[in-house]
Amino acid sequence: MSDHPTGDLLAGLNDRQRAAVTAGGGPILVLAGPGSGKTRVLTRRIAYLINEMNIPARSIMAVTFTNKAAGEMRNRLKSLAGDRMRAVQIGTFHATCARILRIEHDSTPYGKDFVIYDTDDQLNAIGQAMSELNIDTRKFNPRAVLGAISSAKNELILPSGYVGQDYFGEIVSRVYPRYQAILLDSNAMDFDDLLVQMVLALHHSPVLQEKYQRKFAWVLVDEFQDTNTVQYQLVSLFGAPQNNIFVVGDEDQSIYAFRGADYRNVARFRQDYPDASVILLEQNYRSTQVVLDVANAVISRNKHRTPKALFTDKAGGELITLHEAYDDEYEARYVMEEIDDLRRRGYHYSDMAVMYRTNPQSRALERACVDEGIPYTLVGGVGFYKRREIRDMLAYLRVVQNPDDRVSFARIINTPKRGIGKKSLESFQYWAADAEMSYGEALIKLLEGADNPLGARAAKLFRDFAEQLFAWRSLTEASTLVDLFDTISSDVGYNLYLHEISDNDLEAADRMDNLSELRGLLVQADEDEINLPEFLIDQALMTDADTKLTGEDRITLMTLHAAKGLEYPVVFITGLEDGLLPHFRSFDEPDGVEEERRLLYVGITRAMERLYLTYAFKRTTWSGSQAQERSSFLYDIPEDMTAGLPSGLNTDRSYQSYKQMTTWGNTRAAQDTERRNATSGLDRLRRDLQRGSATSNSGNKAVNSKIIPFPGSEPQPPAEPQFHTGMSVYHSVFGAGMVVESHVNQDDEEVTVVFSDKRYGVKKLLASLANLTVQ
DNA sequence: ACGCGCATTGTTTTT
DNA sequence: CAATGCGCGT
Repeated sequence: MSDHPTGDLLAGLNDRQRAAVTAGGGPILVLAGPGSGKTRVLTRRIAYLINEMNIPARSIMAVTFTNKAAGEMRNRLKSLAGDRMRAVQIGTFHATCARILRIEHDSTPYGKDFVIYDTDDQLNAIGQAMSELNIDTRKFNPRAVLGAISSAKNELILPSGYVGQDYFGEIVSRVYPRYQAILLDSNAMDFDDLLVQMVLALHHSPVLQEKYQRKFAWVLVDEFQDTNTVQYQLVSLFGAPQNNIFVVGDEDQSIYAFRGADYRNVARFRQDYPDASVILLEQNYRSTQVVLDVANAVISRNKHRTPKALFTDKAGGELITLHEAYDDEYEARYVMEEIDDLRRRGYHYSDMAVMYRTNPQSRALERACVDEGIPYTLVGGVGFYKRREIRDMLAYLRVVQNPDDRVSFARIINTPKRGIGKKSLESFQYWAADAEMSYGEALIKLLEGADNPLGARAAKLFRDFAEQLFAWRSLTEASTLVDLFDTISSDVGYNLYLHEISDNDLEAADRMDNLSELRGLLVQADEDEINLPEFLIDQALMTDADTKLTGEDRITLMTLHAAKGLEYPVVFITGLEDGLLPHFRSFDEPDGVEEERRLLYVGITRAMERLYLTYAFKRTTWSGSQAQERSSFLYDIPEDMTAGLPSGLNTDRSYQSYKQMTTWGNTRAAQDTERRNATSGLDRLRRDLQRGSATSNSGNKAVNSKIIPFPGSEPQPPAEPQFHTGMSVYHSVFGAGMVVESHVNQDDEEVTVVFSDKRYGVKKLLASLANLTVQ
């Protein structure tokens, strides 16, 4: 092998990375810590296979975790290997399987133009199944039932093989087959089916299996720690018999257990492929030593893990900043102010990202961005594809492609109103079921004038609809997608309908905007010569989390999950509160909190230079606003890694004292109240903070049993403050204000003042420097 | 069949 | 505090 042309591909790689890139065939496991260049290794290896080992690009299958990651890999590959890489199959497991299944549908029970059901569609189908079985959906939550079915599928348990362990399981075992039958009747697969059907097809057809094993002689998998049983099975199946399987992962970054991912698949791989080479990538090229230390301090508390020795050249670094805010609004404001400040100091907006555990947390952040005039991109969230108008029009397109799609059919049969109500749809459904016809077949029978149980009026309405539908279908042959879209929209009077269902013009305009955005996607598809089935598959698999990050100078808001694989010079992780991160839903899951800790670890390790961890004293949730406990994870962070405000005390929290004071009229009353309410969570927290130790707990035994001083705060010596809560003071710059809190800190006095001038708000000042005068 | 209004009820994370 | 969902009245 001449090393001359390989120079480029191997340039800048360390020994281990190079070993991974240039390794020959056979199973290879790359254990790659965060920032160790695993994506780089993966792409370079693919380029190396093509350029140096003369592997045909079409023989390579690369599996990424998101569509976005696939897109990025494709781009990077293009610059490394040029057009030769086009034939590489790059995509998520789901996208890859969808693509193959469409070609090979003969090896499945499904037709060529199957549609893909997303979670909402699934719930609808579950609802249909449960109502057919007379199971009360109030007694048994369809979501829970769906969850159980999905887990079963991820474990490759088929409807026939499902055994309910308890009463609920018994219910599931009845719904599962019915649900699956509805999907089959609808010629629809859910996300899980894409994987399960692929495995089944490969199992059932040796010919197919051999074909694809030969075709994809080289299999590469990113984020291997997040594979589930079906996916592991797929990797094995596609990889056999040569087992040129190259998997990259990091057990510490496994954050998808909720969808069946099992980091133990990494260990399993070593067992199943005992001859596998194992390559460790431990040098981190991303973060400063401080960030790595913090990350390591957090993750090392997990019991089930193999310790790793990550190291970086970037010694030292900025200490991380902890910040306690009064509530979510102040937290957001603090973040934005800090972002503004950093920007003035030379960072770009696009260097900074704000992360959080749950999607609704983005609201306050978005508001703050708008208020502060900070441009932002929101990744994921309650997005585009959930909008009613989008789902409606997509449902039309889906029914055009596949009239058997019962979920979409039910959605649009009376949207906009065409006089076909619940009753009529029901008898249509029973008729079709009795005669063992799919919906599409039933419509044809209706047009042919077959006997039916529908009333004369309803029958006519259905026939009218059928005629329209088949007219649209004939359009798909000759015309563009946009034409089809426009025709449907005008035939059914959708724009008019949109105005009817909108409360006001603004909402209507918003919905129209969404529709034109969808229309834009169709225009694009026409340009790219993508046909309807391809378009619909792309739509189904493209999620809101795949929001493309434009080159614009904006900050990014996203969940910790969405942040996986990304990096930013500055990272804010917000909402470090007990119950939020770790999320309370994880408390009763086995190893749930460990996964939450991994999630925080993923977040921390996104940071290159600066890291902020924030939490709020009080947070608004759906049932009003609630006092929060600090995240137990914060106690894992070594004191000497943190800087910024001494975290025992700061401005925003003092605002609370101020609020309480104003509520109760005067200081004395407030203090009395405080004493009376001394057991409330709020005051307990405040007391803890003042004492500088965390004696309150959240029921988290680990923390409770070992009381660790809160980072950065020392027990305060008794002191004689010069300023007292309630005093009116004057500052030469900030003007008049009121002291809300004061205490002696080492050898100076820290005074917290609420200034009347809103521009200054709450500030913490050092008495010796601030030149405050008592009024 | 449809529209309105009240009640309920649920929110982790994503392909 | 949504958003959905149901029941009632028309």
